[in-house]
Amino acid sequence: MSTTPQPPPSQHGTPTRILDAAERLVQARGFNAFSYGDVAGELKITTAALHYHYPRKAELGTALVSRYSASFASRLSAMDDAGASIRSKLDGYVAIYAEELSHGGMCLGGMLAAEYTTLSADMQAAIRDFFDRNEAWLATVLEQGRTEGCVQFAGCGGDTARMIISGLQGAMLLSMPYGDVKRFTAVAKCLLYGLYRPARIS
Amino acid sequence: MSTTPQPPPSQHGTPTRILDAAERLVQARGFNAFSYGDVAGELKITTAALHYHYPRKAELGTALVSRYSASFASRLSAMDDAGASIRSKLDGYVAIYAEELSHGGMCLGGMLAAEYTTLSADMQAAIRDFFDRNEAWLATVLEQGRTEGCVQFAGCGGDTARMIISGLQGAMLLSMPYGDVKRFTAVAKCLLYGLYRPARIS
DNA sequence: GTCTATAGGCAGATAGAC
DNA sequence: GTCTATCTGCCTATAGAC
Repeated sequence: MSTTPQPPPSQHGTPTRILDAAERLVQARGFNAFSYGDVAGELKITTAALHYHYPRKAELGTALVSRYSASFASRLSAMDDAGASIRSKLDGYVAIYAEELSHGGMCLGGMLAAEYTTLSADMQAAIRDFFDRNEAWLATVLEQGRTEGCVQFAGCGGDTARMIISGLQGAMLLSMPYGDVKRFTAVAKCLLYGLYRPARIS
Repeated sequence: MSTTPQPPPSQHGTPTRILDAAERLVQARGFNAFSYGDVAGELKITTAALHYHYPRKAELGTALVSRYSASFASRLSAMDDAGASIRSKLDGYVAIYAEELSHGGMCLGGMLAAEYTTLSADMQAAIRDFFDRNEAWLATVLEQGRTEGCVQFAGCGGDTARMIISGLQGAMLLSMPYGDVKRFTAVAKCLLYGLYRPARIS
């Protein structure tokens, strides 16, 4: 809403700064390999202050996934609202992930998916919700693209959406050992190429 | 070699039992979410006994990846030696991963790729080696298949191999939150379908 | 090879002063 | 809201008896 006050651009509250630091740490190391001490050290506050804002680590984790999921969804909605073409939506979807990689970590959802069995029920539910939303958005885009004739694929849009998401998540996963964003972009291009055949690639 | 004594089928030494338990735990939870205590508890021995065989956790981890990588390579070599067809090799490659999933975890290499930045240099090197070998084998199979005319793809075999491996690793990753092997097999079929077009799917 | 016992550290978390 | 201080527990790892 236009009446919602925006946070000052050059300053954020402590909860936001906590989530920012924790998000980076989790995307780079995983939820089980970061501690309140790590975040507190970065923010130059004590762990006791952290517990004031997020009493339990699982609550911090749930807030982390919720914010990430909402941010992701808003970027997808923005493409819809802007009336972007099918192909630019697909490119934009890939670009969101590429941006995460360039920040030194993989997708928060993918990282937490690996650690899924060790997480709280609330975090698990939030992670599934994240992927469900992604899949639904991408499936709709693919189905629209097929109707328009600009993309082709076999089966339903949902199956192809899962394949694309799997491929992108796996490409981010494999980028970690090699520290190379090009590995990701090459795989992404290869995945989308299959949708565009036999049309010419831009 | 035929002169190498095989381990008794119904009994294994302690080091093997340790690796078996640790492997399952890591594939299900991740390296940073399992402890010597977990393994010791399963094997009904003490953590001190564990340290006798693997003094440091990083050494256990390196042994884990080395054994897994060798086992994986031998399964790939077996398909080569058996003179399997290109398509049965591809199906066999997918089947190896599907078997891991049915045991309740994802690929050890994929799990450790997510935790890569937190692991020892030895483990990191072993993980890269695992993926390098996988990629090389799959690239060769794909190139042979294209020469034979039974598969088609754009670019070099290495790029397509990376896409296939990324897709399969990502599909295993996403199977964790949903506990559903079918999600994996559906994505695998979708990935291979792209190679087989426009030929008929079996 | 496996045990008991224990060291030393770090984790998540809480109480209470300011 | 943030601090100091502290609790409790688990972790990796080691020493030494058997």
